Amino acid sequence: MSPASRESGGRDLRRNAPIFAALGDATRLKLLTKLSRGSRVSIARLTEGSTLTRQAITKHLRVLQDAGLVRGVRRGRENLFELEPEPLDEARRALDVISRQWDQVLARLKSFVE
Amino acid sequence: MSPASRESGGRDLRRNAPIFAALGDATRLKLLTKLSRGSRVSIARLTEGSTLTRQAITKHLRVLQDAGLVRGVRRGRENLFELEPEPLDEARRALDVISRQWDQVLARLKSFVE
DNA sequence: TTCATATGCAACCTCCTGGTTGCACAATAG
DNA sequence: CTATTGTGCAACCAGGAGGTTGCATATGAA
Repeated sequence: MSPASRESGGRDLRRNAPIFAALGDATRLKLLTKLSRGSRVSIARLTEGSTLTRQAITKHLRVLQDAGLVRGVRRGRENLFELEPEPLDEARRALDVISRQWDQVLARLKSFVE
Repeated sequence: MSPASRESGGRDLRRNAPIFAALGDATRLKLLTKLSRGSRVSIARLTEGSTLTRQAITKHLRVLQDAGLVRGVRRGRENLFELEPEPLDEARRALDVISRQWDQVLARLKSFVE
């Protein structure tokens, strides 16, 4: 068994806190869905249609980037952002860890009741 | 198709922001793993072994409860907390939505390169 | 060159979050 | 009854998050 999963199972889950925190904002989720269409999008275009300032959007993108969910590549005068697949998969796996234990608990409970 | 999934796919994702926000804290993730063992645990016992105050733990539990991830039931003088399975599953499904689109994008990209 | 576009940086503001302390109160234990 | 245990509530505090504005700068277009 790997060291991470041996130690009470909580450590590798706790590692994902920054990712979840980055996901815990409606504006940022909106940005992610815009980016999930696949093309690289500039900050200006990501700001279009939002009530927020370009600077606000920039800050949100920074948060997403620090969490590793997104990456910005420079092209000419614009900064194009694209999704970064791996961390999200990891977060999903982390949720799997809890809900799997959860399921076991429920199954145990159910068999106890029946 | 449901109304939620029809509207640009982003709305039902954005609904999960509070859940992700609740998950975005190391202390709360630790609490969740403690609770994922299945038994109902009192605030006092959840506080044991932590460097934080009971009040701090209480506040975190409140956040988890407001996000619907946890539920407190009163027994005598103590407040026992237990997990609430459904919202977490929903959050996981929400992540699935992004990463599935993501995968499609990557697949498209790959087939384009090859 | 000259103008417009896309961004970056920094200062500033307000409000929420995470944490503490102190006190009051209900429920058990002896 | 009295002491102890488990909570709840409120006030308070420091720091960070989200947002704005103003200005500087690089690139592209004409």
